[in-house]
Amino acid sequence: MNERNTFYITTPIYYPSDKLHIGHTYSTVAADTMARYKRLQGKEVFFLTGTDEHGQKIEDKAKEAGVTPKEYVDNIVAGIKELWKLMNISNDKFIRTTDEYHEKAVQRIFEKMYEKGDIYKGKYEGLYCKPCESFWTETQASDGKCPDCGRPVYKAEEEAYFFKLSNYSDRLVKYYEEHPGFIEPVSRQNEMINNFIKPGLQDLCISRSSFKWGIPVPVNPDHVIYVWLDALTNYITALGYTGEDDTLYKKFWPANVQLIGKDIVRFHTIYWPAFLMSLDIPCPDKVYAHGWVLLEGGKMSKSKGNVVDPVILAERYGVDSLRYYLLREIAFGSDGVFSNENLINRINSDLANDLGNLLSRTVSMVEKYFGGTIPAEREATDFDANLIETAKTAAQKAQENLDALNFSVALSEIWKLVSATNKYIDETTPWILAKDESNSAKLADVMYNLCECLRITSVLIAPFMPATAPLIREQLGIEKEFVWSEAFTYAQRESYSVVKGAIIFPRLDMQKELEELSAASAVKENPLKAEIEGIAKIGIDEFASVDLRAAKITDCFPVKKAKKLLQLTLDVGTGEPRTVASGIAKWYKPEDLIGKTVILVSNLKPAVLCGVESCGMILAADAGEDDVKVVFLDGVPAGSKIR
RNA sequence: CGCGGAGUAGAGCAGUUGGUAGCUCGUCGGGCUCAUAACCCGGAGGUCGCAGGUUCAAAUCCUGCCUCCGCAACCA
Repeated sequence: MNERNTFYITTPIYYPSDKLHIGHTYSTVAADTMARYKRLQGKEVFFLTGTDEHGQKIEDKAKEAGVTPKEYVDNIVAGIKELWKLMNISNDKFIRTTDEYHEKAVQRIFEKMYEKGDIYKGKYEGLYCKPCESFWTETQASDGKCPDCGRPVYKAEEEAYFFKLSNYSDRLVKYYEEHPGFIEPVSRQNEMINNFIKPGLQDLCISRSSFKWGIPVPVNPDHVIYVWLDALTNYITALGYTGEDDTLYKKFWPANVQLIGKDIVRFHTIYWPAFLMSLDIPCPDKVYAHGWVLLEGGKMSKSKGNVVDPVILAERYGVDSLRYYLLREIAFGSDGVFSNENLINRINSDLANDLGNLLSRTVSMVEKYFGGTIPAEREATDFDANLIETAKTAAQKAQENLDALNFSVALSEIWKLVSATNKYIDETTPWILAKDESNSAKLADVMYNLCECLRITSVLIAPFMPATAPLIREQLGIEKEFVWSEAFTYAQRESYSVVKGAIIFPRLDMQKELEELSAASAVKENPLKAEIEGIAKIGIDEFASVDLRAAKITDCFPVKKAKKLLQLTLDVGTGEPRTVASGIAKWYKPEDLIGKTVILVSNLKPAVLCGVESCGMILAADAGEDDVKVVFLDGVPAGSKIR
């Protein structure tokens, strides 16, 4: 696509409302690996990451914390920068959307679009809930009630600026067709066309006047620019687009690869190219949507104790182990499951047993048999050709797969070389050669090939494991600087003088690690669980404010369009039937429930669930990993107070 | 008929121009001793979710169905 000698890669800019987790780490590590790979190839690389810092959520969080929004984000951003430092991320720039140059550039971009006629002032129509001061769309409040508080909403409108996204439908489709590979994986492209473009694109609301924490609209300071126009344009403002010095922009735009998570595909493949078209500047070569890092047992949840903190893992096992694991275990583009057990397994088998042990046994043998330096006189063995061929193939395949962003495949190709090298030792049995002086030349050849393969491996893994590669080279006694093409040259070095060093990947005790990890995460991430024994004490009057009543189920049926909800009609002794929705459809059939008596929290504020107004809640126990048991009361008259 | 993804060996996954079903881990047996109780070899283990269809030939293409998982303001 582009034959330039430059390479521009971006990660999403992260929203600093909370600490980052393993998923963010995954995106950034992938981008970093790519950036390092291209640098090794001699490209001039610009690697950008950053934070998206405006919006109502930040404004609210800051208010809660009693600080200004800027103070709030400054604090979190400092933590993010530390995390990237820990993870050995080699970004060339870190953009914050609160940076002054970005804010000014966004205003100039707004003006350009405005002058061009792509932005107009319109009415933002929605359903408004006055107490909550929130707008909702028709679908959000389809029952005419506020999803937050359940009170009625009414039609209201607010002045706002819109981007004429609808003008770009045809151009977008045409662009996709003419640029295969723009959206990857391709399934995402079909998704976008079918779900969003075909039904017709709505103009995009790009301003708000309901909060202040944002970049002011230049033609109307009562408004701030809303989300996507602010956030997406970071990829060009970071390069100085519309700024005083735009040499970086001229040099690096359009981006070669923009990595994103699958949740923001729509914004990066529809809004973003449309914005760029409006500005008459080129679109990126590729937007690549990777999958999500899912956690064992489903979603990340504090009460499950499965929150994954990259800092704990990196500090405990080393950054390179974690980087390796993330990129090896999960096929890029698909979702993958993270588990501590898999992580430790990978570290033990791939890193400690295969690679680490290979280095260790090789260096030991060279020292033992030759005092550390391999003699120049060498005689080939029957097994050499095969090994050398494997080394060449590994380099070739690693390169192809890195170019295609298939990180896990690239690594497995590299590991074929590691395995073949281990096998080569068994085939050539150096310990037998060492017994006979006359085999010295053969033994030297074997040692030399082992070192060569380790040297090549060090080059191939360098983008993934930037700290480990130099450690390997140190023990091989060779220079730590190198370029990618050296993975393709074999036997150009006179000899090796090895230097034994520390074990690069110590083996881990699975049982012990799992225990200590769960303890660490319980303390650090899961105060809830730690508290459970002495859960916050309440007074009797606080308990008295909960009104529990016996209630007889007189009718029960599934809620339409809901998978988990049953709608219950209850007799609470007042003569007035009570409706309650309960998320127990998975465990109970309506006929199991009708006629039973249950405990109702009768004074719970009503809420609307899937279109049903639920007035109260029935008590049920979490009876295991995935089991719920409703608490039944038999022989208690409906309406009885429970205390 | 909401949208999307997935169902292949005990676990996790590869596997589309259709052509004898593969990898990693685990397991069982053997080998080796240079090495981090590591390494190498071999075995066992799958009717490729189900049912039809197309074809000389289907994990792969078509139709229908089942199940699971995300998301969609559904655990009150």
